[in-house]
Amino acid sequence: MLQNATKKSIYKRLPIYLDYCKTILETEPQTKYISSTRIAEELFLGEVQVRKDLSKACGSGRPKIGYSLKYLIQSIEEYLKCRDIRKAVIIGVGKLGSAILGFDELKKYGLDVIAGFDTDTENKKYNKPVYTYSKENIKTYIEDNKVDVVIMCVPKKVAQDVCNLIVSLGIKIIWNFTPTRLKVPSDVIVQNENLAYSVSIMLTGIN
Amino acid sequence: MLQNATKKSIYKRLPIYLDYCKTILETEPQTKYISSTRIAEELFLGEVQVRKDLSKACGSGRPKIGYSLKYLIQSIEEYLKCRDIRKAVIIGVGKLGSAILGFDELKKYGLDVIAGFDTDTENKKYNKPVYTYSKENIKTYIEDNKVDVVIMCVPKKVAQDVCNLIVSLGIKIIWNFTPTRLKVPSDVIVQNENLAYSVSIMLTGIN
DNA sequence: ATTTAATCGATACAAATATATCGATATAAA
DNA sequence: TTTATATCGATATATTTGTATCGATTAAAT
Repeated sequence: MLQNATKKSIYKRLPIYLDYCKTILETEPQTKYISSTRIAEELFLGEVQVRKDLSKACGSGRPKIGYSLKYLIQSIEEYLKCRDIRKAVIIGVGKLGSAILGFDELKKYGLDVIAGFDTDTENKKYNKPVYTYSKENIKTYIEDNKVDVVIMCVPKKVAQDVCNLIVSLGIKIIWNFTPTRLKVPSDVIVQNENLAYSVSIMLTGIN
Repeated sequence: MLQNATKKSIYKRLPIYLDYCKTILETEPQTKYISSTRIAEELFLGEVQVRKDLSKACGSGRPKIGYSLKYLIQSIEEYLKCRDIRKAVIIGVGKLGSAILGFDELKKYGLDVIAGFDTDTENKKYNKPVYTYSKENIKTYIEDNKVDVVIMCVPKKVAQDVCNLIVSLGIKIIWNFTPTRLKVPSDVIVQNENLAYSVSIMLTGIN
């Protein structure tokens, strides 16, 4: 009975619906209602699946009419917890880390990346601050700024050590971009990101 | 009967096994064999699941012994097609695009990102070339360099147009970082990357 | 007022994925 | 040689995920 990271796949699709609905709201201001049928068609999904997802996230739609666009957007955002924005810092501001540091889209989905930490802070000019990596610096910063989430973009070798450090500082949510399975206490959430996995899927031709 | 991107989830785990095995090979040169039990324990997975995955990718192991480490690595690499390296270009060299452009890890998994295209090539200094975005430039480049894969990091608004362009040039594999469902002919593979999805999973606390 | 059509939700079914169980096999220990 | 143990593969079961079907509801058309 080992826990396996079986992710509810509804979370894969809700952000897509959300984005789509927002686009409609912008481009067709006259549209008040939208049907699962239409969403399904335009996003190449099954209509039953869309309906099921929406009913979970947002509740009832109206037959012959569909779902209220504005209410739908609001509901999905609440379901995804996009609205209570959490603050995050990145540890390891290399190429990937710096990209994420500048990727403001994340705020739309509830994550505000406010700073980075690295052993090397030279030559790093961003619109967001990058501080020297040290236990004290991180501790002070996350306390002062109420940081919930740490994004790890450090080299594999030091991943577990850095992880231990931030866990000891009370962090409960980790977005892990290192190709490492981190060992954490059971109350800590680790979201593993794995670009290699995507590459594999793609190149083996299975979609 | 709409097609849905049901990804074989074995491809999520094989890159993890691969990375783990390589680490063992480096750090414990004396280890010749490795068991599914051990892999499962260290990666927090079910032992049956690991065994099943390995038997698909690599064939038989030996009872009481496990799998030959070297042969396992080789087999997984072949299964994942890491060995026949494909060339890719990035279209849209913004923050995310430039990060990927510099992320050499991908080559380990069979993807060699060799250049980028953008409307703005100023202020872009990388170890890899960035060319001006134009149909002619792209066409010539992908023909001359036998490029198989296009990585799309353009703004949402132009995503479908850029997609149409590259499809018209014969590209069959697209790694899509835009938050858009692209409409493509059925013989084109689109791998959608969705950081928002990860954020959602994380922030809703479901792992 | 009645009919038609679009959409809904619920239920049933199918497929994919994960887990548990168990006998077989190979090595090491007694 | 015999026994104990770790590991394997195969089969069966459970869970999750996706799809098809159908009657119910609502609005618009007649």
